[in-house]
Amino acid sequence: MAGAERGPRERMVFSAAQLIRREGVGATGMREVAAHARAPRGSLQHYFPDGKEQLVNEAVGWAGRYAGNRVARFLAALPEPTPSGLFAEMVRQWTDEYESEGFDGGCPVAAATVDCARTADSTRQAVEAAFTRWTGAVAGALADMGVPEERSRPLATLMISSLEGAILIARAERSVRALTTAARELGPLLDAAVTRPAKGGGSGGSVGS
Amino acid sequence: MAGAERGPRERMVFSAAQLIRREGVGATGMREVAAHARAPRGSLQHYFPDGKEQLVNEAVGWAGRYAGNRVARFLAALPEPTPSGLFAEMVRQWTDEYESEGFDGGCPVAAATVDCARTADSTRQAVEAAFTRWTGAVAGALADMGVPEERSRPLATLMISSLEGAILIARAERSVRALTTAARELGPLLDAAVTRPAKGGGSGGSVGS
DNA sequence: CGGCTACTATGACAGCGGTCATAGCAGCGA
DNA sequence: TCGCTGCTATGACCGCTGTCATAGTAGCCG
Repeated sequence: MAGAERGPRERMVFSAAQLIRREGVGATGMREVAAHARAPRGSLQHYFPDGKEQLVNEAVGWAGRYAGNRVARFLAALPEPTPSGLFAEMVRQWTDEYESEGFDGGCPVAAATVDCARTADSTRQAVEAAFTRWTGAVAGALADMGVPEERSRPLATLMISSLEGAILIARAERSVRALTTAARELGPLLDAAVTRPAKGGGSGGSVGS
Repeated sequence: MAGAERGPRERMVFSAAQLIRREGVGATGMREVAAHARAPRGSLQHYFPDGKEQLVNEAVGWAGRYAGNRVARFLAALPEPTPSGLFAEMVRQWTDEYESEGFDGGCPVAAATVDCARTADSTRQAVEAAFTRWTGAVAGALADMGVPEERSRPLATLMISSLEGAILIARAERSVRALTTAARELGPLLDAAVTRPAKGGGSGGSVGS
């Protein structure tokens, strides 16, 4: 999740995602975003002429792409890919963060949903697109592992649902219990959905950026 | 979820929960809560001398009790209680609402988590208590159905995680797909955890208010 | 140099939010 | 009637936020 040193615009989008996932959309100010990104305040209205809504939407889009791309990396890290192994990696990203950096952060997509789904329809659409992209990546991975097509999308949705909910509970309890529980209880169900042998070799798949 | 006509204090707590679940905590104003509850604005500082934080905490507590008590009603509504049947009822509460009233509302506990978990620790504790109460009610119900003790709490956590996450996705997609998917995919896993015959008769159990 | 474009720098503004201060009122016991 | 208590009624304050207006700078082309 390193933000690297891209242009100021990209840094602001990245910083917006970071702040939103900690404080929520409403409590994240534009001046705060600029300061966090070490970007000049004047650049806000230059790069995001449509204001906060545009910035939030781009932050959500960034998070969706990030989550989707991350799936391919998880697959590459697994010796032999299995659905439960993928889900365990998805969960582990969060347990690692919580154990090393505390329970301050959540999912920016979830935050945008809670704060804007009713009010700002463009943001709701951005959230929908983010979930779609993420789900598509996971479903593609499942299909590559031999999960039948008609089950891969539902199971991907279930994985993401459980993960998002477990993140909420983990933050509330300041404990990774809900996350590890989800991984442990859901794993067998996911592996049981594999009917054909996995296609292809080690890496790659239908997931790309 | 009928609010009945209790005292003004209770109405304000109820209205706070309603507004929070729609707009989020940050976007919900105190004047707005009073107006929604048709309660005098002056009563705010009288009943909630600790300000917004107290009101939010009580709204979260109310939601936790509501969700917990609801479990017993779901059980009573089932001809013969099964874990999958209980989960289906929990999901159905949301699909019913979304199909009849639109996708404006979410879970107030989730909203409080996203908006306050990092900033207001008392609210975080209220959220934790709400999840604990809800989980306890579901776990108790599972145990009564014959799920072994060491599995009932993890499975209850998984059910609530999946439900919360599916609620987020449903709002984003303006579709109940994620909710029905969770119920369908998780049902068999839950029923498979039953090892002993259910104890007791039709209603009742270890869940109370 | 002029002129143009990309970006930055401030200051102001209008609105809203939670909170406080103060005062009013109704009821009731003595 | 007095005084006390529970509740209501307003108005003001201060801080913050998103946004706009305006002006400035840097670089590049001709």
